[in-house]
Amino acid sequence: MPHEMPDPAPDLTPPGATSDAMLRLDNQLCFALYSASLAMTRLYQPLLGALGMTYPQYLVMLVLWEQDGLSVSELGERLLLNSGTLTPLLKRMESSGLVTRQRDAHDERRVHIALTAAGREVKARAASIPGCILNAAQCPVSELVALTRQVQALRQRLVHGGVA
Amino acid sequence: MPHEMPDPAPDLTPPGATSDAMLRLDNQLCFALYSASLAMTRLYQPLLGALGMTYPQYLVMLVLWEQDGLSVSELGERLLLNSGTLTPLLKRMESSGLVTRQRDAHDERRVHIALTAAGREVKARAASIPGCILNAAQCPVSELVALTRQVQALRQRLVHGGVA
DNA sequence: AACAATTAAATTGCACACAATTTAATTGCG
DNA sequence: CGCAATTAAATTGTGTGCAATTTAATTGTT
Repeated sequence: MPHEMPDPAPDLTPPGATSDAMLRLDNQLCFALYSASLAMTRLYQPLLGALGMTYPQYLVMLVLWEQDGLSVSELGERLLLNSGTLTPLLKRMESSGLVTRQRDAHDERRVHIALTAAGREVKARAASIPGCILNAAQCPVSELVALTRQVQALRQRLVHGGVA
Repeated sequence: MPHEMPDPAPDLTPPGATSDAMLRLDNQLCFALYSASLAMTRLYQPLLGALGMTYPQYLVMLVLWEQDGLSVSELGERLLLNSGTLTPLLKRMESSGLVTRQRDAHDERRVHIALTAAGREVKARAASIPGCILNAAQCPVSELVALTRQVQALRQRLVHGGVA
């Protein structure tokens, strides 16, 4: 067995890094994203609960508030979620009165999702949420903007590319 | 209705930003994290499936490979997951032969999770995974290191702080 | 027109996440 | 010692995520 360096720095492993260092939890970008995303969801939960929606439902609302009347697959493209996730989620949103689901008259395969009056009205009540989250993040907005762009760019490379 | 600016720049909304701009999906750090984390999970899935584990199970293994023999709550502290998530997950890992679950002799409330021989041996086969992911991310390692640290710092602020 | 190929949702089955509650064990305090 | 308070897991119930399959509608080709 070769004489290895004692894993000096706690970082994400340069080219010649040991396998041990690469498997360290603190060095894993994947875990940072995973745990930060869950922490973010937990932060939203009480705010969204007061508006009668869950966090993934809120993401659907963000899309519809920008552009109302999309099909399930169009929503899926924007949110990167498939029908197995969206179909039951949208049915719950229909039950709770946020959206309507209507078959397309010209293409019966498609289902149009549209905001109800209640769904449109919730937007005003949700307007304060981004500020709450911004406040909880407790750091300069410019940093959050930069971080958002970096994470978006990473996602872009992960979604395409693949494991090759 | 006031005469609003037409949302000039697609960014994360400076102090005086419109509520509309703040609710735009592309401006939401939360969605960037959420979708990037899911994309990451999808990338790991085929690699981990070949080793007989899921992505959250892999995170448990990362912890145990560093330090074997932790209680459920200690695992929960490292992974930021609660017993409602971990208990069934660990039972599945026990069924598939990766770990053992043993009540603590001195404190019967505690359950010790330890790697099986098979669980320890999988580490060698998992050694190639970080490289695959690194490859899929297709960007300089130094950037990934920096991004990891930033996301970790954000998570830290989110976990504490709260919505206040 | 007929029919294979394609497309869009829905369904199925499995595995997370987590709030809230429950059960059981331990600790602390008078 | 005795018992309330605390702690650790497990359980319950709801809501995602997603691969794989199914169902139904549409398109393309002959």
